[in-house]
Amino acid sequence: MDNHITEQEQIRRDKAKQLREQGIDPFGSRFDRTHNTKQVKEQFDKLTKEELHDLTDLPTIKIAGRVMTRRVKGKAGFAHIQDQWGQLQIYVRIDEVGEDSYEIFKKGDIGDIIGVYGIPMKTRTGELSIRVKKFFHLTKALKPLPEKYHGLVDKEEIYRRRYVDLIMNDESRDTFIKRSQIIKSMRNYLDNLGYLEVETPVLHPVLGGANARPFSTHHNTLDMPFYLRIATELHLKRLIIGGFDCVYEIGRLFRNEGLDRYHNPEFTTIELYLAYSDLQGMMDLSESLINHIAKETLGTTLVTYDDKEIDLSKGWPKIHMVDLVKQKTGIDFYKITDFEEAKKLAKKHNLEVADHLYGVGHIINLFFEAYCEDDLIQPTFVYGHPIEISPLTKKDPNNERFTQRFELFINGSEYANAYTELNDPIDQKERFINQLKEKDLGNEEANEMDIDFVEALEYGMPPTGGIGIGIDRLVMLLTNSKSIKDVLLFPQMKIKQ
RNA sequence: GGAGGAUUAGCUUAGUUGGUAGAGCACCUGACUCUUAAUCAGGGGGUCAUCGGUUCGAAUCCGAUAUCCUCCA
Repeated sequence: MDNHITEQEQIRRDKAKQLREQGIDPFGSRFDRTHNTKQVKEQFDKLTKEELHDLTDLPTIKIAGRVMTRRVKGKAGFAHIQDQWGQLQIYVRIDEVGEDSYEIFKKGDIGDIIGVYGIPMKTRTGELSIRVKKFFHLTKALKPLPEKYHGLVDKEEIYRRRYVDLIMNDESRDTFIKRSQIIKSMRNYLDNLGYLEVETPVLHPVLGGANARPFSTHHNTLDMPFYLRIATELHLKRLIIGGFDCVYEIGRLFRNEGLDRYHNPEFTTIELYLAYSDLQGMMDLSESLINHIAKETLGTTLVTYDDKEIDLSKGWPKIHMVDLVKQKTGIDFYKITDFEEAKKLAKKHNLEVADHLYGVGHIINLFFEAYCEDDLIQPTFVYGHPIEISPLTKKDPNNERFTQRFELFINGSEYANAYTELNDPIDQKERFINQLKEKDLGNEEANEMDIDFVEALEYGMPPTGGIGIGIDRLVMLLTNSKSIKDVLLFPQMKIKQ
């Protein structure tokens, strides 16, 4: 950032200096509040102007906040101060606060942080206000805030200076409050079911649990490389083996991929594992969980996203991936078992087949992504993923080309991914070996061999259902946010020189 | 990675065919003791993202770069 000081900034610095000369710290200290803006409204907004005027035992309100508007007239003035809960008007009169304090109020700027002692009143127009008896300057703002009417509009500034966005834009503040409520609601729901919340390492010596390119780092004392985790899966399953029958972790994952409106290099998921459950159990759970969160945070299971009405109420349809591909393209992959034949079909449909794809299942997935995903607007469980793309999932006992896996799709994108967990260590080892083959063929997203995890499975993992849910996307859906950046307080931005 | 769009005062923005930058908020000075996008009078503030080119002359046309946005892979 450049060091250029604008005229306005210089004036504010001069004002800060003047305050100091008057014995007032422009960056002051503790101020004990009796109320916040919401509490004042809850307590006094129900009273009329006259009732407030006639009450003789009104308490002294001590309240503080950032000055957002100012209408200073000759010997009296109004301002709105803002705290976490909203805004409240204050009414400052020279005959009540004294000449010195009034001068400080008058010299104040929008953006300054002040505290007042006063009593509640209502103005002629009925607005609840604080009639100020004592005025305290608390913090000088050296930079001016954006314009009061339009707020901060510039997307780049909103993301880079989130603090300014939070000061200026109610919708933005509401989104992040809602985000907090959504996560709290999720946590409460699971805690009430007896789940144990755990934390597992972010630094992983072995890449696994998902297909993604990692961030790499290095530990100095151990002198060894680490990846930032791309999933929490393999540690959480170790905990199932360890006897924690129902666990979840809400946490940050890191994937070294491109950025767009659905992807940030670090993002938040919940992964959850339930011993003795399975795919069906995870369907029931995810449906109930998301319903609960929507009802608790929005009061409804009908949401509008991208101008589309999305109905989250229970009874989400379930469809096998192969059936869906057949519906959309007419191709029946139950009947196609020859890779070369599948590859020809892909080429015919303009699908590029990368070198590391070796199975019919890979081709099925290409067809699914190209022809099916976008049309899945209402919540839909797509199940029966090919084994080639599901290295941690138990096979379908009726057809070993497929696995007991589903993904939840809403509005054309993936919201959850769940399995009946693979608990056969010998099978698991083979799957890792196949992943290594893919890695050799150039798939940078393939899992590495996690021999420690295979060993853990050898001690016996109960039959288990597991699911991962993308929390950022869920927040986007429930807050009608168009970009993941709108639900991340500090989205990743390229550094500006 | 590719295509398109954006970038003008602290913020929100106007800017015609290329003729030398205008407004509102904010800020400064003055008036004003129930205002609320307060009002009234006056004033200051611009390397038009950056670099280069075309031109007598560029915010405007051309090229590159930077950042952001959208779409595609």
